[in-house]
Amino acid sequence: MKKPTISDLAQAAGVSKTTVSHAFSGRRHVDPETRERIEKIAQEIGYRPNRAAQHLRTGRTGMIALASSMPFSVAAGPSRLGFLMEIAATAAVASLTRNMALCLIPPFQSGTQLDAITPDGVILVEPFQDDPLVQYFTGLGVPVVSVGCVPGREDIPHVDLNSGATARMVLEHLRASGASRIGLVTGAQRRNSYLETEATYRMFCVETGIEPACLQLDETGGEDLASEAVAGFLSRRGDLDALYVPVDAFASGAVTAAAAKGLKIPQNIRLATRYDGLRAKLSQPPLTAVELHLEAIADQAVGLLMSAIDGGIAEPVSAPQPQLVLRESTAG
Amino acid sequence: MKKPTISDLAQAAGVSKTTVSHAFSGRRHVDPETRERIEKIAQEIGYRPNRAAQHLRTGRTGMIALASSMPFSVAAGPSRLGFLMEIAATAAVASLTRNMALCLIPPFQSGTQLDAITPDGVILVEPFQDDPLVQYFTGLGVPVVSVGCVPGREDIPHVDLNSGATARMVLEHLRASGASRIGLVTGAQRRNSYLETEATYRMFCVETGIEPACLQLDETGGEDLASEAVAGFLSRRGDLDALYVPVDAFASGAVTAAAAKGLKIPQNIRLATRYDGLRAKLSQPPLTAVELHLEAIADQAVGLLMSAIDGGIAEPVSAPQPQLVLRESTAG
DNA sequence: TGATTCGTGCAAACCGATTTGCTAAACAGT
DNA sequence: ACTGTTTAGCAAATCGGTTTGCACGAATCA
Repeated sequence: MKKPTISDLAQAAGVSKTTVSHAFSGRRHVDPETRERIEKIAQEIGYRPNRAAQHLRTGRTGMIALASSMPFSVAAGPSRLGFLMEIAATAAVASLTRNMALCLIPPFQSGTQLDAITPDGVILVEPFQDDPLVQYFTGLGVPVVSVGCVPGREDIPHVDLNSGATARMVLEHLRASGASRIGLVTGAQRRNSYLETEATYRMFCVETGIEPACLQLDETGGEDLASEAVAGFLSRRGDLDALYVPVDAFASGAVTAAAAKGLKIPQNIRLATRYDGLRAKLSQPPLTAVELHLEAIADQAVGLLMSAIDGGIAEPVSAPQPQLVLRESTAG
Repeated sequence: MKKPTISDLAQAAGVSKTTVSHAFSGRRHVDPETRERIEKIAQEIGYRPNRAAQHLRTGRTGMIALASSMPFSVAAGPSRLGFLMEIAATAAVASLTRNMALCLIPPFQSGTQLDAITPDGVILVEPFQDDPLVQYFTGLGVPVVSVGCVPGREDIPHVDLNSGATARMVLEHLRASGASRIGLVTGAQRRNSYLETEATYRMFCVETGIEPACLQLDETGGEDLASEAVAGFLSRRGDLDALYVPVDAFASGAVTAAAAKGLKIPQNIRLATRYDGLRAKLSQPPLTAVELHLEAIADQAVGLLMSAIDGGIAEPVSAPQPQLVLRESTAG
C-alpha cells in the first residue's frame, strides 16, 4: 500500500535504480526503448519521485518564496495585498509550471523564525533600502531577485518597474489634461519606485517651471493618515491643481481629503495613481491609473529567479511598457 | 564554508549525532547540562537542521498548502483574491509560528502538475461539492481541512462559517430596516455557504410569508454577468425591495444594475453582502456587510490542520460569531 | 589483430537527519 | 552481594533518491 520507490520501479522494469534515475533526469543517455519502458511502468504503478530524497542529494528544495517588505496586513492592508497578491497569483502558476512550489513570507517581524522556509530563491516585491529581508537571504546564500530595484543594490537582479518613465507619462498626461501645478505624494520608505518617481518629478518641475510640492507619508499610516496629511498639504499649497499619488491607498485618502475640502475631482483638482487595483476602479470618481502588467512582471521575476538559481547570469530585465488607464479623475 | 551538519555539531560538542538529535527533538532524555552545551555550540556555529534530511526520514515536508477552488485570477478576480488573501496572510503567519511554510496553490487547471507540492496538509477555502482538489489530496493521503464545509463530506474537518446564521442575521436586519420582499443572489456552484444561505432563506421566507426570489449566477461570470443578470432579475421581480448578495463581486454588479434601472440604494432597494472587503467599503453607497473574522478563521484552520496532521482528532470548529457592519446601503 | 572509442547499464557511495537496539555505569532494594 | 532499574550515550540502519567509477560488449580505427 506504500508509495512505490525508485527501487520498486527499477525492479519492475528489470533495470537498476541508476538507469531509472538517468531515464528521468536525462543526465546520461539511456536507450530510448528502455526509457520508454520505464516511463510506461512508472505510469502504471504510479511512481513519483520523492522530493525530499531529491532535495537531500541535490540541495534543491524545489520551493521559491515570495516576500513583500510592505506590512502585510497592517497599513494599506487589503490594497497593498491586492498588489502583492496579483503578483502572487501569477507567480504561483509560473512556479508550478516550472515544477516549483511558491510559498508566502509574511512581513518580517523582528526575530521571526524563517527557519521553516529554506527556499531555492526569493522574490522580493518592492524592497526598500537596506531591507532586512535582502540581508537575511543573501546572508544565507539564497539567490534573491526583486520586483523593483533594491536601492543601492543594483547588483541584485530585478525586474525594472520603469517608475521614472511611468511618472513622466502620468505627469505629462496631467499637464496635457490642463493641470499646471502638480504635486506629488509618495511614501517615506526608501523604495526605488518612490526615489525614481521623485527624481523624475523634480526634473519635470525644472523643465516646466513648476515649483515642486512633495509630500512623503509613512506607509504604515495607510489611508487615514493620507486623508489627513493630504488635506493639510492642500491647504498649505492651495495653488495645486493636480496630484500624482502612486500608492493607491494614499490616493484613496486624497479623494477623501479633496471631498472634505470641498474640492471637486477633476474640476478643481486632478488625481492620478499608479497601481490599477480595486481602489482606483471603485473610487468616486474612478481614478486614472497605470496598467503595470503585473502578471507579466511576475512571470519575468520567476524566470529571472530561475536563471539566478541555475547559476546563469541574471541580468535585470525591464517590465513591459506601462500604460495609462484614463478615467474620470483626470478628465480634461 | 559549508553549512554545519549534525555531525559537525556532534563533534564540536564531543557527543554523538544521536545525542544531538535527541537534545533537539526531546524524544529521549539527555542530560540538561549536555543539552545546554549542545545548544550553545549550535548557536555559535550556526547550525540549523537540514529540512530535506528531516523530511526524508520523517516523511514530513514542513509545508502546508492553501488552495481556493475559486478561479484565482479570473472571475471575481481581485475581489475573491481579497477574500483568499486575507486568509493567506494570516495563515502564513500562523504557519510560520508553527515552523511550517505556507505555499499557495493556484486554481486547479485540468492536468495541472501539482507534483511540485507535497504538503503535509492542505487548507481548502470554500470548496464545492465533489471538488477535484479534495479528491486529489485525499487520494494522496494528505490531510485536508476546509474553510466552509465540503458539501456532502461532513467527515472532513472544517471551520464552520455559520453561513446559515449569517444569512438569518442579514435577512432579519433587512426586514428590520423596512424591507418586506427580499431576494437572494448566490453563485451557481455548490458551495456550502450558498447551500446553507439558500436553505435559511427559504425557511425565512416561509416564516415571514415572503415569496422566495432566488438568482444563481455562474461565478466565472463575475461582476459583469451579475450586473446584467440582476437587472433582468429586478425587472422580472419588480416587487423586490431588498437583496442579499453574499458574493461581493455580484453585489458590485447589483449596484450597477440598480443604477441602470434608476433604482436608488437604499431608498428603492436595500442591498447587503457578506465579505466585507474593499468592494463593500468603496461601493457607492457603501454596502452593509458581515465581519467574518477571517483572521481568526485562518488561525483556526491552521490549528485544525495541525492536529489533523498530528493524527489527533480534528473536530470541526465553529468560526467566531459573524457581525453585521451597517452601512448606507441598508439604512432604514 | 590489437587498440580505442562509444553505448548501455550496474554497484556502491553519498546527502543529513531520525530511530532502534544496545552497552556501561550508577543507583536502589532486599 | 546480587538483582533490577534507571540514566546517558553510542553505533548502525534507514529514508529514497543522485552521482561517480567501473564493466562489458559492439563498433571503429590503425
